[in-house]
Amino acid sequence: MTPPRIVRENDPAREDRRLLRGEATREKVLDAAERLFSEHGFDGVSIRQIANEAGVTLGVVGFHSGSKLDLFRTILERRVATLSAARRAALAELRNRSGRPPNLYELMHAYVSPYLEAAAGGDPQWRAYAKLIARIVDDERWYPYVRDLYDPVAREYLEAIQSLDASIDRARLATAFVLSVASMLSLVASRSRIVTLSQEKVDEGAQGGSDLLAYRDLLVAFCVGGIERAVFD
Amino acid sequence: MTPPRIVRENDPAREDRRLLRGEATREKVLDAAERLFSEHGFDGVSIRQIANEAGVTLGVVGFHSGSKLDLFRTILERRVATLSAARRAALAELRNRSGRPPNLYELMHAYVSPYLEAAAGGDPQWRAYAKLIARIVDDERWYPYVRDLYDPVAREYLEAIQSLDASIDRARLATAFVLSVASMLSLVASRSRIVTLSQEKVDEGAQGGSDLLAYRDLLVAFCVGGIERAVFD
DNA sequence: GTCTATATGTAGATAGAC
DNA sequence: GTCTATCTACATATAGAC
Repeated sequence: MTPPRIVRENDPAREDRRLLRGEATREKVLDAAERLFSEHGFDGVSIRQIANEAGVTLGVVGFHSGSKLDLFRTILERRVATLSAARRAALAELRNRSGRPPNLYELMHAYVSPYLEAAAGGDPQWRAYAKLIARIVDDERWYPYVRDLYDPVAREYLEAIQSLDASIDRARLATAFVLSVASMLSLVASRSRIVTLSQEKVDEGAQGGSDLLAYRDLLVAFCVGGIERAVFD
Repeated sequence: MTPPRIVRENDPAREDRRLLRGEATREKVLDAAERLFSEHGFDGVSIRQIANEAGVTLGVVGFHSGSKLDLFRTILERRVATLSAARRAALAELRNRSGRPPNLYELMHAYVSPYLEAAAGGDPQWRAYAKLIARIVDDERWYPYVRDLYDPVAREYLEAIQSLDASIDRARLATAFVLSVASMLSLVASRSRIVTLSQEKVDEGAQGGSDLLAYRDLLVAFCVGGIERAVFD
């Protein structure tokens, strides 16, 4: 006579392991999708490729992430809180600093740095995420997402800049700021053209010069000079 | 008895009509593809959509334009000579003008204007072409085409700017110029974010302000200020 | 030059076995 | 939670009739 089998449907450890495994799979899928979308864009990637890259089967992607659009949106949302927090912390640090108030150079440096550092950092997923943003911000199609995710912090910086000089025209400032962001994004998207055009002659094989952070100071200087010239006629 | 049929295999008029009809169809297909690619990108458009938009059948597209990639490349190439000629003419006019040599503002204005005017002009095909360029220039994937098609004129402008001041560092100038181009392209791609961020409060329905040429002076000022600040430490 | 028909592969999405 | 199998639709490309 066999002893009655002990059923432990609510064994918490078992449940945890199950959830953990599910969560790990979910992350694997998101990571794979992040890498692929950042390289080839939304339309350039199939769910099959994502499944393959993640080492899971097709059905698993749908189970964890819903439709392709849901998956894409999830990826955009996943890291935005971290990035926004870094930008807000940089702004707060400038403000809380004793001494003089922040100038335009410092503000733009603070806005640009968290993103550039993510784009150039050691974590390949963050690098992919940064490149993905560079791909979508200019695209009308994704602006509804961008507005929700990135505009709030952008507005905080715009107001910080406006507070430098009450006479600044908001629309001109917003325009110059968006142009600055476009410059920043283009740098993350690709430095190929810069490297090529830096050569005086066409023939020389272009080499080096593709380290992103090496461009930071020049980028910030460009943005500051551009904003000042555009906003103060 | 019937008279011998006159065979006129080389009837020139007939040949001309045939070629003309083929040429017209070819243009219809290119125009349709130009509109669709500019709105949705290379991967976002199918040959079926192009055929449908052009009012021809699927086979016709392949017959006139080869593969999808061939078609894309043809579209990029079709208008580049006109655009480059306009930019070169603007540069030549500045140079041949009596009086003082052109300054940086005038040079950037000359580079930017033909493109912005095409993007804002009355011809919807040129508008589509301009938007298509804005979509591809930042994309590593298409840089081989961009290098062939657009870099030659860009180099002429870079040299014109360098000749303003022999001490200008080429690599810094090339970087700032490419950042300027990115700003220009982002303006053509979309003004949605500018319009939204120009509103102080989030709620107000964004309106107006989307006329491209209205941004020209501000864009050129932004580029000039940016280049000067980035190049002359 | 044009169009129909089709070859061949892949897309996104999901139902149901395990 | 995962995987197989499959549905339906659409992709690119081309061969051959007219």
